[in-house]
Amino acid sequence: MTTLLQKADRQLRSQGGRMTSQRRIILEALDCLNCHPTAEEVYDTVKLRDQSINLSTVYRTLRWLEQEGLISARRFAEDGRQDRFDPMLPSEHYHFLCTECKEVIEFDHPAIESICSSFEQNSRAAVQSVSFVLYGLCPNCQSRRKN
Amino acid sequence: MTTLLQKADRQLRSQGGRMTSQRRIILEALDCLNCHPTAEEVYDTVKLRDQSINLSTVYRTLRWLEQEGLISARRFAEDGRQDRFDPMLPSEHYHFLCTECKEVIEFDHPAIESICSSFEQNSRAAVQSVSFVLYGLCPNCQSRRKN
DNA sequence: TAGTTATTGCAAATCGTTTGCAGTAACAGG
DNA sequence: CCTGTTACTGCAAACGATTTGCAATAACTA
Repeated sequence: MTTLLQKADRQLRSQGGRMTSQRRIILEALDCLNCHPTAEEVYDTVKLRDQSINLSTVYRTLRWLEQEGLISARRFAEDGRQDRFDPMLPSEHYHFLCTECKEVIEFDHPAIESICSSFEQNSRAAVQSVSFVLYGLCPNCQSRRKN
Repeated sequence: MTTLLQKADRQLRSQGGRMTSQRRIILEALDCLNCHPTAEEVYDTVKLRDQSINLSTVYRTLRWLEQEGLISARRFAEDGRQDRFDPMLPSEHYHFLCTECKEVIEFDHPAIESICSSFEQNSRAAVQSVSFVLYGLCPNCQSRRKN
């Protein structure tokens, strides 16, 4: 499996970009943070390795990765105003967000496709992308609540 | 069919609130703006009737209506960072947003329910709410593009 | 009609994110 | 290796939507 670091490196090479120490640290952080971190969370992780790294560098790197199609940014309604960054998986997937601990669970379901096409037929609109997000309590937070 | 103005009035009466001229204007605006306006759009409409009304009053009224469960606020990913306000319909519904003209089309589909319950069973998470948003081009913008 | 207090307008604060700029450091070519 | 070009950085200030504190105002109640 190719890491983000590797993909980004390839991308940079092909367009005269530079692999800086900051970018490397950020990419490595993204590769091991296998969840859906906010920019702030990436920043905190990255700072453990390089105190002097700046939040705006984190943002610039994340936005660059987004433009290159290597990650995607999404904002979950029940999660304040911040974006979360999601490594672009090869296959379409949807999200569940735990409203308590903010854990994200990914899932897929064959019916989603067909809902889109039936909507297209009824409305004559052309669907370009889909956001399907479930909110609720993850198993952990459920049992934590029962106590 | 009960208007927002009527519902809000009832709500106010039952909790010692006051029906101010500003609130009346805002509520009437919401009742005839039958789309999914942003706060700014409500503000612009409202200003035609009362120059001196303030944006923060619009926000306060919208948030109050939201708390009372009379409207709901949602933020669509492909529509910047602003909220859109949606009169609470009696039945669950989902949204299509035209990425060009920002028109919102509402729809429903029986399969959505069952996707949720099948996710609940597989993950053991408890789903509390669902956001299903399609993005694309509405029929109008499609034909406009073809020219 | 007057008193109380919920609500307003205003201006300033907030929060996540973006941007301008001058300095720094990758990398290509010698 | 060394050096020049310029992509990238850190910083601080700007941003845009939304929220807030506060003193003034105006609904409603008695």
